[in-house]
Amino acid sequence: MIQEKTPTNLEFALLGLIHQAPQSGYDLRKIFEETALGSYSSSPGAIYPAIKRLETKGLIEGEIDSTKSLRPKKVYAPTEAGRKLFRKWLVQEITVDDVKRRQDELLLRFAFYSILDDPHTSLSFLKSLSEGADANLKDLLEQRTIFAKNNEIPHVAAFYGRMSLDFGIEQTRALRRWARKSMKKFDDQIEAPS
Amino acid sequence: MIQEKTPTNLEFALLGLIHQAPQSGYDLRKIFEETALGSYSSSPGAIYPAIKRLETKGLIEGEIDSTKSLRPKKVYAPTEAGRKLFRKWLVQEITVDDVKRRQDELLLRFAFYSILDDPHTSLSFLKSLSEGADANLKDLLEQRTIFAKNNEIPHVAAFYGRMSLDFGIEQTRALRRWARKSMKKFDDQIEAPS
DNA sequence: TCGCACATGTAACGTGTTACATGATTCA
DNA sequence: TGAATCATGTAACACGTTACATGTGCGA
Repeated sequence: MIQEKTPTNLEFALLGLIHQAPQSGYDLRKIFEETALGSYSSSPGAIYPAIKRLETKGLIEGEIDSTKSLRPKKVYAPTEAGRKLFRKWLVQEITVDDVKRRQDELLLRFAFYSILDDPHTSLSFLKSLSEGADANLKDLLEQRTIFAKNNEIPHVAAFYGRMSLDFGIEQTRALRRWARKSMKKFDDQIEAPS
Repeated sequence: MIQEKTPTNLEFALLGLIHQAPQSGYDLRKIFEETALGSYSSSPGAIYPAIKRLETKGLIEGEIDSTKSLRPKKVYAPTEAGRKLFRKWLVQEITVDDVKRRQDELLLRFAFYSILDDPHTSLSFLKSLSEGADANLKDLLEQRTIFAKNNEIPHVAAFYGRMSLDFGIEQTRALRRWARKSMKKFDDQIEAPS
């Protein structure tokens, strides 16, 4: 079995949207333009080639829809392989490094957890996230004290350097706070299922 | 006068480090490996070409240093043009869009504000940042209510979508909080100068 | 003398960005 | 009938990633 390169974030975002509901390239572009997903690029120059790649890899299939009007448009739906890969991506384990360097990917994943629709899986995802945040926080705080002790750095530079680190610390705290708050929502859901 | 393409974040990061103190390519790589700057890539494959680009653009100059040992190494220092461009980049105005989409660049800039070493400039930078954060926060909260009212979205998807938005909201709040907290440090400094 | 850290790169590759191209349909 | 929007792209280009290449000096 040939191990294909894992798709990019943009490709996964597209695959996820198509997984939620079959869409045309134009529909997808619209979503990227109008919503927060736009952070994963936009512009046809990125999206159309990405769609084509997904099709070439056999993860999605396009079908001409001519029911609505005279102008046909190509509507994409995930293949079985596409669904499988996407779910695998969703539930794949979270490393501390993911939390440090690939937060955007993690959040993208979580945004599609509606597909799994399982509070337990969501909970364990959030738990890993908050643990990862903890680890990074510890690391950042350590770096901060090292910074404070390092006499090689001119004190002005150290002053600004510390402040920049503080930003990272605030961001990480925000991540942890969000994860914990979200966990509570699922706790409630599990205790009192609909 | 030919308008050159503005350097990338990586190039500015390198230029800034060289501005703080002349360094060799290897020294720079080390810094990227060991510190939080690593988020702007690392790997020689990115750094060495970027250094070369800066040199070609006339922003830095390399000089062979053979004083220390038999093995010579090339130490880079900024040219006058390089210093000028870097300072211009530092103090350039902040748009709301910068705060939304280019936070990393803004933070990179701020990390080098030690070069300016002027509390007033730092203060106005932070003020713009916190105002930008305010604007984005307003936008995000609006999106959240739209999300809540939109009946086209299945309620499970809406549930997760809202949570993802909440993360953005938390991050933006963290940014604002950090900016305000930092502003106070400069206020103190201005009131009681060293 | 073996291996590691120092020191500086290059080559292939993929992907995103910017900008342009094209034609159909709808609405004023 | 002209403009805007629907709808789908392509081409050139720059940049970063991964992986490889090459040689020196130093300590065990």
